[in-house]
This record gives sequence, structure tokens and C-alpha cells, in this order.
Amino acid sequence: MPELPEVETVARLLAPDVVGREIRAVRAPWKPTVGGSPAAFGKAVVGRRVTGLWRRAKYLVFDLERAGAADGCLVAHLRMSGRFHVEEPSADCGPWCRLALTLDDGRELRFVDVRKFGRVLAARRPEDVFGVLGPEPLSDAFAPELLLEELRAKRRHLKPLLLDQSFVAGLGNIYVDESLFQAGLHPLVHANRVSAAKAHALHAAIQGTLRAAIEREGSSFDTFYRTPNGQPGAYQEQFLVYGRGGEPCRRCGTKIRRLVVGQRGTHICPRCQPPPRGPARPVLRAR
DNA sequence: AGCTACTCCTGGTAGC
DNA sequence: TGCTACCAGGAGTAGC
Repeated sequence: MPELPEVETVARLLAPDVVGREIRAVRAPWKPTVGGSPAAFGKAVVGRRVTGLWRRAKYLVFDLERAGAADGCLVAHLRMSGRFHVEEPSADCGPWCRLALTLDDGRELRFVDVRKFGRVLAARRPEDVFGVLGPEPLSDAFAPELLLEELRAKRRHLKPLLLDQSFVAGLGNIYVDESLFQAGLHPLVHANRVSAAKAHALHAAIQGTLRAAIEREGSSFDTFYRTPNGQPGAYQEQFLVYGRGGEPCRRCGTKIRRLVVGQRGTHICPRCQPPPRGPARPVLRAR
């Protein structure tokens, strides 16, 4: 699924085709993609030029201007299955095209989204669409000391905490599982029980995993995520635990286990990621 | 604060 | 072969 590395890849590969282009027309065959009103969406974007394309968390932001002055933006979230492509209008759109923006070079920026969860919204400012977002995990704002401090302040299980975009922005199911494995931390460990050494290991694991995945242009393991060029990413070849239930751990050979944590499929090596020790206080048996 | 359950969707697949 | 039932999953929301 598109997480930070995939969205970063889309931003990088799509930018040359859209930055500098003016939006001439809009077609939105599935209204919810643009927030319900294609007319209002069209009014906000037609006649605007794209001046920049960047990523924050799992959001893509297209900066817009009109007559040389900044004039709002498009904020897109790919969710499960969204993809952007720039194509000739004559190219087959397929059954899942939810939005098409005609550009001034005659081509179309298309948003294709099988599961219809993705959104492309027009806004005055990106912050109007972003929820509460924690630090970017690859920025200086995400320092090991800060992570340790934030972990100390929380009692939640690590897995749902790391999936929480307000704690750290951009991680999803895949990269959380991979990072926890790399750090040797079980997903059910309570945040405030992570040692300083483990917090540093987790910080390094998150950054290392994300950087490696960006370098490989993300992960593609089903028909969903593709780069704007239509190519799959390659990081799935390096998964250590994600989607490897029943297969041997690459470190110790123990069978990878799949469990469910917070309604999310979760993959661990039971040996490399020992479960947290039972209750903090032994349960007193009634007599 | 933070948990669970539910919602939105549909292609793929397990089971019969 | 063909049918049904269920599953995945990011994020928002409701209820506790």
C-alpha cells in the first residue's frame, strides 16, 4: 500500500510531467474522489498552473497559481489503491479512472483508484486537508532523543502508536512491521517500556527502512502500487517480515508469525522480537 | 487518553 | 466450473 516511500516516489517521478503545466479542464466520473462536487472542484483548479509538487506524510500536494500569484493547492491521498499517470487523452483510461485533469500540453493527469478510497481535494492551504501530523521521520525534527521522550510519554502498544499519523507521519503497516523487526521490538511492547537503546535502534530502523525503500522506488506486491511510469517498486524483495508468515526469518530461521494487532495484519519473528513480559505486577491469586 | 468496532470499497482467493 | 463468503487496509468516526 502506498506509504511514505511510495508517495515520495510518486512525487519525484510525477513532478517533471506536471510542474509548469496549466490545468485546462476537469473530468470527475466518481464524485467522492474530489470531495463531492466536481463543479466546485473544477472552479478551484481550472485555469491554474501547477508550480510545485511535494509530499508531507502520505499526502501529495500540488501548489497552484493563477495569473502569477499563488492560488490554492490540490491535496491528494492515494489511500489503498490510488495511482497517478500522465497520458495522452487517446490512451485507454480503464474502468477505474476517478479523475482526469487536462493539461496545457494536451495530455491528461489521471487518478486511477480501484477501491475508491483515494481523494484529490482542492484547498486554500494544505493544512486545511492534513489531519494532525507528527514529525516527518526523515527530517531533523525526528531525532532519536525526541522519539525516546515521546515514547516515554505514551503507554500504547508500539504498533498502533507508530501507525498513528499524529505520532510520526508517513508510516503504514508495511514499514512499521519492518522497522519493529529491525529494532528487535515486539509490536505489543508498551511505548513507555522501551529502553533508550531500543528507542535509538527503532529510530535507526525507521529511517533506514524508509531510505532503502525510497531508493527502490517503494514496494509493489500486488496489482496496486505502481510508479507513475507504470513500473513496480522493488523493495518488496527485501521484506524481512511483512507478508512472510510461515517463511523462515532471514536472521535466525524461525518461522515468521502473522498475528492481528489493532485489526491490522502484523508480522513478527517470535525469536528476534520477544513478546513483552507479562503484567508488570504479578496477578495475586485470590484464596 | 486510548481502546474497539465500524465504515468506505472491490479484486482476489479460499472453500465448497 | 461456478458460486459465495470473506479478507486487506488508511484514516476518520462513534461509543465506551
